Amino acid sequence: MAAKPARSSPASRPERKPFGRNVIAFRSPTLSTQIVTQVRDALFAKELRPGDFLGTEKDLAERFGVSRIVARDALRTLEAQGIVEIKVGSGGGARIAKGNARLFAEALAVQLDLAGVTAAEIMDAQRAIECHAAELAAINATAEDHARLRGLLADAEAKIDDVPAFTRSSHEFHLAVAEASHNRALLVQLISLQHVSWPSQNPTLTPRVARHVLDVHKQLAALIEMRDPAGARRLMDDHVKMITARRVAEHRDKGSAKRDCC
Amino acid sequence: MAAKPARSSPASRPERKPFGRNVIAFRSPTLSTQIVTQVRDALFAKELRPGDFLGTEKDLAERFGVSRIVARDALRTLEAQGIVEIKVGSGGGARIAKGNARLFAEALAVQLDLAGVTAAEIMDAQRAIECHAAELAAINATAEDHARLRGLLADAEAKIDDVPAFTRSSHEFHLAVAEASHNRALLVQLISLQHVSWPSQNPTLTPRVARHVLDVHKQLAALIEMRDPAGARRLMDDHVKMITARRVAEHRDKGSAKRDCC
DNA sequence: AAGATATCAAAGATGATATCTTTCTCCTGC
DNA sequence: GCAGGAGAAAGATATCATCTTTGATATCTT
Repeated sequence: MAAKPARSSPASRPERKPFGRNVIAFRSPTLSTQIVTQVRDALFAKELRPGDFLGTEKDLAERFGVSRIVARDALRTLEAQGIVEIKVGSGGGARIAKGNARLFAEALAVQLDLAGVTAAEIMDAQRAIECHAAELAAINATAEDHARLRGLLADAEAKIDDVPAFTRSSHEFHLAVAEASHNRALLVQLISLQHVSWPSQNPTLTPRVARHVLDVHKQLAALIEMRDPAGARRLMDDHVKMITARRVAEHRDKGSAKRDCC
Repeated sequence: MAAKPARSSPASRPERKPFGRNVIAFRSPTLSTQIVTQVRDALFAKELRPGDFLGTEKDLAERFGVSRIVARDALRTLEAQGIVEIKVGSGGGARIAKGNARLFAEALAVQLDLAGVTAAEIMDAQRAIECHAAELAAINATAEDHARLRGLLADAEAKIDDVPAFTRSSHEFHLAVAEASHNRALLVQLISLQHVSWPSQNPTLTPRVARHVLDVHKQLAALIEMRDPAGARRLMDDHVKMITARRVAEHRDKGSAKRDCC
């Protein structure tokens, strides 16, 4: 399929890169999937970069020689995959998106849900990620990371009697540890798993548990600052195991409250 | 799932923010995103399960009181997110999909690419996943898993001189180890990361390296059969570190061939 | 003759196009 | 600053094309 040049834009738009590569359509002979494939491949081939202007619906339709609906279908798919962002209004249109971990997290949540993965499995995977992140954080964390962790600890301490706020702060602390690992792949995966595993309410969080959690977090931050990777990993391992036990118990209770089996 | 009967009388737009906070509104609440949200929420609420029939485009359009275009937009998005599968023809329509790890893997690949995550980061995350998977495999693997691993080892041995085939077989072995862990969350994440990290060609795979890889795989399978979690983890750790070194070197070479920085 | 199989045509569903109105944004001209 | 115009997506409607299932018919086999 040939991309038509279709020079219709007034001013010079150097962003208009034609996707010359003829890529084997996956197995779907629909026009919209061909467009999706071409754009995604152009992205992987670095012909397109985040922020690049892709064009309006009409532009794409003309460029690929298809109707506006087909371009629209392609944009819907690209948007759902987080590849493009679409703005309405004058000067709007489709642009290559910046990374959006949230979209990805939802994709993982959907897949895990569809596959019927249990809470125990998720927490176990999370443990693998978080332990590694803690270890790396003890190696790679910068002074800013240390400050960030200390700040979050102070924040949590102030909110220790407010269960929802403490839960959020705690959540942030775990994410901050992952960020301190300076490995974005780990971070993205943790975000995804937390999106599935982290409860909005935290029914078993008693003041006593909260105090214990905070103490562990403080120890963890200290180990990271002391650059003790093995210690940080070990502590995180125990910590996540404890969280897992509580989470699995909650899940079982919730399940048995609604229906018998789980 | 509530269908909104309100056919769009242009003047009347009653609710502009019907969504709570835990639901993530993608953009301005377009009709199609509302449908997407409802379907996804129904999925999470277990009102919809894989295989359930969702309806045809026309069905959805009537049920939600919108035009076919809107229903189509929603289905495009749901399809891209792997939530539904769409078949054409009589008896066709949209059904809730079974889990599809490939879609998810592509989503991760896109996100990591957009975020500019380096090969080293990806391999490091992969190491965390694979080490944990190896450990769990040594605990949870069944006799079938053991047989599967042995079969793949024999397969790889037969193909040791055929670089692409050996690479594929090797790839399968790693996946089989993750499957033997019986943790689908780990498996899905590994699939995603491999989708990004595993090269189609394997330029640095010399016969000598292949032999070494096969030996390590054999040792690993043995440790899993012997139910030695710590040993399996340690071996996998070393193994992935070796792979990482090669992969990062390849990436650097490829990068410097095209452009200076990376 | 009963059952299995092959073939063909109709129905149903998506794929795709064209054209239109509406609504939302940005930008420009006061 | 503010109102209005222009650009662009959102949405609606109608229509045709293409693909697939499905059911009916016909033929072959037992």
